[in-house]
Amino acid sequence: MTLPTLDELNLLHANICQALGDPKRLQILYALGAQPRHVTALAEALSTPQPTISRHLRVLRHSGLVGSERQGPAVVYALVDRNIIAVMDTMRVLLRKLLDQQSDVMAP
Amino acid sequence: MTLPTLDELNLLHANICQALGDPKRLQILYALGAQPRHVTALAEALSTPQPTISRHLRVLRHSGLVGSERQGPAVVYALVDRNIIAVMDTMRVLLRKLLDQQSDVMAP
DNA sequence: CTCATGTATTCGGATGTGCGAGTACATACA
DNA sequence: TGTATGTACTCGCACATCCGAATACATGAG
Repeated sequence: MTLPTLDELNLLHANICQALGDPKRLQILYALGAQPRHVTALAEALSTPQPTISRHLRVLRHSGLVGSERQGPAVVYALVDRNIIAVMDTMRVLLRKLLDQQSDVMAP
Repeated sequence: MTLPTLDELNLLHANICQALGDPKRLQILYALGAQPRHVTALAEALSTPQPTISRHLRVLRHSGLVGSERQGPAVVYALVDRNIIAVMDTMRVLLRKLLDQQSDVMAP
């Protein structure tokens, strides 16, 4: 495997961002950040049909953000690197600032 | 303007991530991080048609990541909050780690 | 083998996104 | 006002994504 070019890195970077670009997937990541879970547990926790969760997990798996391990009949998913939670939290802080700035403009 | 609910915050968060989820928009953000530019300058710097740049800028504007200011006949775009670059850099570091882990699995 | 549980996939339809080409709109200046 | 420059939009098409519903596949227990 050769080193990725800058363009390839850019593409991979965009893929990860795209994987983060869905509210349900953000919820899934935060849920997995709290503790690894199997698919049905996630489906119940997020009140979402199991096939939907499964599809979102596939996206997250392909982006490399989560990994899976079979435990008996169940498949347990977990974050590959917990730092993704820190990144997401940082974005949320930034988001709050952006919202504040926008309402400042609105306010007077 | 009322405070956003958790779901709304999640949605806004996902919108920002989605705005980041395109290679060309990442390039634009990095370019604007280096220095504010007007549309045509961006189009030339990224070797991309001007309408394409304009459309991507609209996405970034709606997500609140960039702002625009008219300067004579040109419209200069700039990052609203430079911290977005730090977030992107952090994600790139994380991406490198993920790639390393994957090649570890590949290499015997 | 058979059944129950858990997970992944397929199907169909609605929606969204990206691009090139062309064009309309806006500003500055003569 | 007319022209040049710079920006944003529309149209048409290809492609991706999302979902619910139904279904196929995999594993473990009896």
